[in-house]
Amino acid sequence: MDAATTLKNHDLRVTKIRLAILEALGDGHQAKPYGELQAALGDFDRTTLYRTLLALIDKGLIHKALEENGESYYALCGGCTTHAHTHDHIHFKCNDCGTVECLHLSSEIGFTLPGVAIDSLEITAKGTCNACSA
Amino acid sequence: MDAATTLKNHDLRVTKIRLAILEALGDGHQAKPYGELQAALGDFDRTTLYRTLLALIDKGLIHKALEENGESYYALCGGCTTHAHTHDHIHFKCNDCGTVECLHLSSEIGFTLPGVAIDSLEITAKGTCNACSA
DNA sequence: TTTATTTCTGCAACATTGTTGCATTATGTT
DNA sequence: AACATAATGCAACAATGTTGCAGAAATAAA
Repeated sequence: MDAATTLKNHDLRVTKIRLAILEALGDGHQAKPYGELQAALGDFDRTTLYRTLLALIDKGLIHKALEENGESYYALCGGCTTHAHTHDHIHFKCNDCGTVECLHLSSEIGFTLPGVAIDSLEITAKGTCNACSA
Repeated sequence: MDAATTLKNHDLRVTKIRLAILEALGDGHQAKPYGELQAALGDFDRTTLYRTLLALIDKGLIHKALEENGESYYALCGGCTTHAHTHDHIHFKCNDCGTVECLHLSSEIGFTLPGVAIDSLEITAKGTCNACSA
């Protein structure tokens, strides 16, 4: 399915910046920091980028992978629905190359905490990725 | 052990703002957002607060609990050492009252990811806390 | 295809947090 | 008390978040 169709399916008009963002986020299993997105989309207004990211998140097309040192990372949503952003994947950041990947978990992580009801979990792992450890 | 002694034990001079921060963070299992800290420590310069937080993190006295919407949350470190900040606890945020707590895990969470070496894990759970669900 | 409606975009403006350099002041030591 | 070291406050700037509003673009309707 092409990007334009994806946008329409999520009640979003097809505009230049939206197509550009979806393209910039690539194949989706890798998260890009905000600064990189802004640099790649330098032709567009910063405010528009900000609001477009909000819109894409709201409609479930992308998600904020992690926030670190005041910078947000964004990635395409695989099978996220509009309202359920509890992801069945975790975010992995390589300490060497800085790449942030969205990895899927083979098995569910389940645990309980005393006295609280857990709605969602966010897990970020850090270490060394395949390429950097070689 | 009082705060002054704690500071000395971590190679930190005993100053007003450091004592104030440790006091503001309370008993330690609850994380405070940066904005709240700044408000509570309004008498001190913003830069000093910023640098002091860095110093306390560096020496292992506090840690950044989580970052959300561009705001950082800080909490006292229980048994963290200076260099090992891989915590044996997770951060829980109540969607109702907004409280962020550092909860200890009874059992270790262990899992592997294909092709990567995991150094540290950060887990944030969200839901409803004991008080709010009553 | 032209018009009308809705929404998106870009600009301006401001708030918040992060960050560095430097002179002054406070702390711990001798 | 004097000294060396480290911490503080101030100024200044960068980056990101955020809102309002007018003009432009995208869809729907005629």
